[in-house]
Amino acid sequence: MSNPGSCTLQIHRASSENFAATANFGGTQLEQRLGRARPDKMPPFPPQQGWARGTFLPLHNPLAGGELGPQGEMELTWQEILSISELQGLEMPAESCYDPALCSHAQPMVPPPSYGPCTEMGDCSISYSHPAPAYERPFPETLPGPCTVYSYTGMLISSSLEPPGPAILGECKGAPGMVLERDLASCYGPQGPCKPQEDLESDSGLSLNYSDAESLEAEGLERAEYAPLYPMDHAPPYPMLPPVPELPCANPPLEHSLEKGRSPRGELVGSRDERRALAMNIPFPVEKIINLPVDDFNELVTRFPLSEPQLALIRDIRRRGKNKVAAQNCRKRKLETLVHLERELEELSCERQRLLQDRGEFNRTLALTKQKLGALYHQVFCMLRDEAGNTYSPEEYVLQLAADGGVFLVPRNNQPDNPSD
DNA sequence: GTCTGATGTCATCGG
DNA sequence: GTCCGATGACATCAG
Repeated sequence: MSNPGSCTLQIHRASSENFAATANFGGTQLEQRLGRARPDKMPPFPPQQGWARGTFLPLHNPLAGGELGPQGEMELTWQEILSISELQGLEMPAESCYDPALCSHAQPMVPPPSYGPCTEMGDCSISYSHPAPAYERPFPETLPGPCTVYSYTGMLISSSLEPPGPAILGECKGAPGMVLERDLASCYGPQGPCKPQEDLESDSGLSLNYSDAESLEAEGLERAEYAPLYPMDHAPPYPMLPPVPELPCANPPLEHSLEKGRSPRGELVGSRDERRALAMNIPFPVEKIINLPVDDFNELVTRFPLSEPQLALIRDIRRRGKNKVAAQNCRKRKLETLVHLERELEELSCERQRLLQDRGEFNRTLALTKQKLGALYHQVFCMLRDEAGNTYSPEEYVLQLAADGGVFLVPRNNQPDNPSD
């Protein structure tokens, strides 16, 4: 007889192991994923945008002793502005903001040759401290309220997440960061930022790919001509935290923080949604937006006076985050189902082989038993004699086994229908 | 350049 | 009708 235990089950583990290594679940992995910056994985810009492509220029932090060149500042500014500009569902004009003339609500612009530090930055606790860049860049003449407003967002981001603001800014809370945040804020009017026409992806009005800041980082696009196009005259509608004091920055140059989406300490910069939330001044972390239960989430949302664009972004972030986890779980289940079915197939195949072997064994045993029974039958039949000592004819008589074990010789024409009776 | 796996996202469906 | 999870389909990217 075959041994079922000898059947080797060949379980296809490759896919499941691979999955286990790649499909992460739970908050930690989700955070890792959310925090993963993939600047080199973003799709290229649509050619119609006509953005000049340049090389990725090193960025330097002036407070760290380096020099934040114009390109470096542009990188910073663009990184955030594009994460803003990709937001959809914002009540913004459909025209592309790449044409300054289309941003009619923008504050008067300083002519390009006058590009330099914002003149109103002097009112801010954090000032634009490095020298004016040598290149030209239009900048709004008038600025909104205190720039401390724009320092708040980074403070609000959960401590459990990467602090996007400082990370993006090379963890320097000094002038470059403030300039960036002011630039970001300047991108919003009451209807939100001007938005490229190409950004029409999310069903709730969020752009997903083209203008992602990570792709900009990766491709080193020149951004200065777009960054200052948004007006800078509206503060977020919710209370702001005190301004972030200007601190000397002893961190590595920003080029390190932007390269490969990592901070100078090698930490992952916030995810795209985190940067969106940062740019939109969402006063709570993406982690909470995604992971909070419905009731807690609703309570959290109602706790802050959020604008419609902010609510749309929050709902989109939550939906995408939930769906991301759901997709991961779905794929995990699919792989587990596949592995289970493969294992079941192997087991059933082995069972079939075992049953076939059993059947062969049984057939051989049956044939042997029949052969032995026939021989025994013939032997017994031949030993029987009638009163005259003659043998019985096999054509006329048969031997039958009674229920009590007795053997009877009966004529064939007297055989009962059921021999066992 | 092509192929493949991983991943994110969207659309859709069903509970 | 709305919400939300599940899942197929698609796009993108990396190796």
